[in-house]
Amino acid sequence: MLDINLIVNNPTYVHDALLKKGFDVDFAPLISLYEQRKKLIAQGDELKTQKNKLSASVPVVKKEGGDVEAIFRQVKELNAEIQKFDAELAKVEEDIFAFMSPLPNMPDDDLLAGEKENNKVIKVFGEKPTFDFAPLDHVQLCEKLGLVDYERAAKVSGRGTWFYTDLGARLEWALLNYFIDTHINDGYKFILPPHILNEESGYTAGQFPKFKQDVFWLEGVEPKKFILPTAETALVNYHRNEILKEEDLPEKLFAYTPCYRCEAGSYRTEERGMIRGFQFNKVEMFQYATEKNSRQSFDELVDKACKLVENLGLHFRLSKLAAGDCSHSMARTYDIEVYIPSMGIYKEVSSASNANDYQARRGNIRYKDSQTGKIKYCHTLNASGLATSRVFPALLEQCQNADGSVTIPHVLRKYLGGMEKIYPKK
RNA sequence: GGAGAAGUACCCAAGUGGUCGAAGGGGCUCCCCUGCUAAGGGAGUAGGCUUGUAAAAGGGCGCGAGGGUUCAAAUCCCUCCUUCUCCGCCA
Repeated sequence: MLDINLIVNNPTYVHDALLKKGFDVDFAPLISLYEQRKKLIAQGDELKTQKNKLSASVPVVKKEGGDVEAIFRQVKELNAEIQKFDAELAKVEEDIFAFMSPLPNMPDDDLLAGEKENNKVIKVFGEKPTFDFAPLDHVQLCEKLGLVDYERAAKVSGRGTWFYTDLGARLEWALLNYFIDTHINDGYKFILPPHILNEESGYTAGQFPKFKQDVFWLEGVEPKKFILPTAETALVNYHRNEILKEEDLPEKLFAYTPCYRCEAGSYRTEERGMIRGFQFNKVEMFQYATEKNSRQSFDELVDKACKLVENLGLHFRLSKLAAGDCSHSMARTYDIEVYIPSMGIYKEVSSASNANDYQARRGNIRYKDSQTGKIKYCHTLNASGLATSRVFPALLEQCQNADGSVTIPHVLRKYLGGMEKIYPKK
């Protein structure tokens, strides 16, 4: 949620910022609603003051034997009027909410306008692997090494899903453990959140209303619940409606969850295998920060995500996204994309973002400034660290050998009983 | 799924229609005494929103959430959420 005061006081600034994301918003109706709201509150409060004073005088008047009935009548009349103001106010606030809630976050000032074409690669690690043999793609490798079973998953579940089998499951688990241990070492608090969330949580994350169609809803459950599309949704709601202490910030968390997404109609043949599925595993980093230190938190998250891929020895690039390519709720997003040789393209394995106070406003997440004692909105940040569904194929493809085996990165070997290579099954 | 009970400020807890923003503890802060990892005495300390100022000052909201009754609700009624106890279910 944007700051309505900022919009009212500086509509041009906000307009131009949102334009960088491709939103051309006319704020005139909102400003007029805001003025109406202010007026209605002032008028309503004045009536309530009168009412409260009259009501409070009742016991005194009673004791003195005065005319209590006259007061009752007066208050009743006031109540009728107050009700009118309150109803009108409720309507205006509803309109304000309807106007505000679909608006995306404003991009940071230094971001370029526009979409993907204006993304800027700011770092490249390693280089494209070259093969002196005909390399296989990850679907073939999974098949030959017996790591993943798509066919049976289609039988048991449907398209867009898979079984990790045997060494495949162990490799997946090794990746997750490698991520988890790294974050624990870095002082992040490990969280295993619920996977079934209420609607309010989706709203706070800024994923609703935009992505309501893209998550799985539980049928027949009231109040409505959905299955989380990313651990971020749970983590950003962890402190919803709370006031934190400044000295506890930044608070650094991470969580492991599968991520469940409908991704309706987005399946393409290019995205075979596990590049895109209804369910994938992800370890998510998250920070609650202050305005002062959120930029530092952001850099830390980006750095941590990069290191995870670097230490796997995988070729990747880091891009600073243009405003229009940043997530809806985010003021700033950097993507880490790992190279998939069979596709000849880079695929996202981590997206690091700073929401500034956008999510905090939606979820009413604040902190008390230790100097002034004032209550301020937190800044919230998240970064995948990492999603395995693209790391796994990239690893197989980038680390494959002429004999059909795949070399296991050093950092994973301790989770696989010291195994150095996975060989094709006989 | 059924039957009960409960949700009050940082924590415990009193309060069943009217000067209740809410007794009393604990905690925390400061002072005194004592003097050294004890104890005692005194004082202070309670939300959030909004209007607004240099600072002030004021008003509205507030006792799980949302409705309702009433001139007046922490207190009565309804719905929901959460927690606890008992029963049932449990791949």
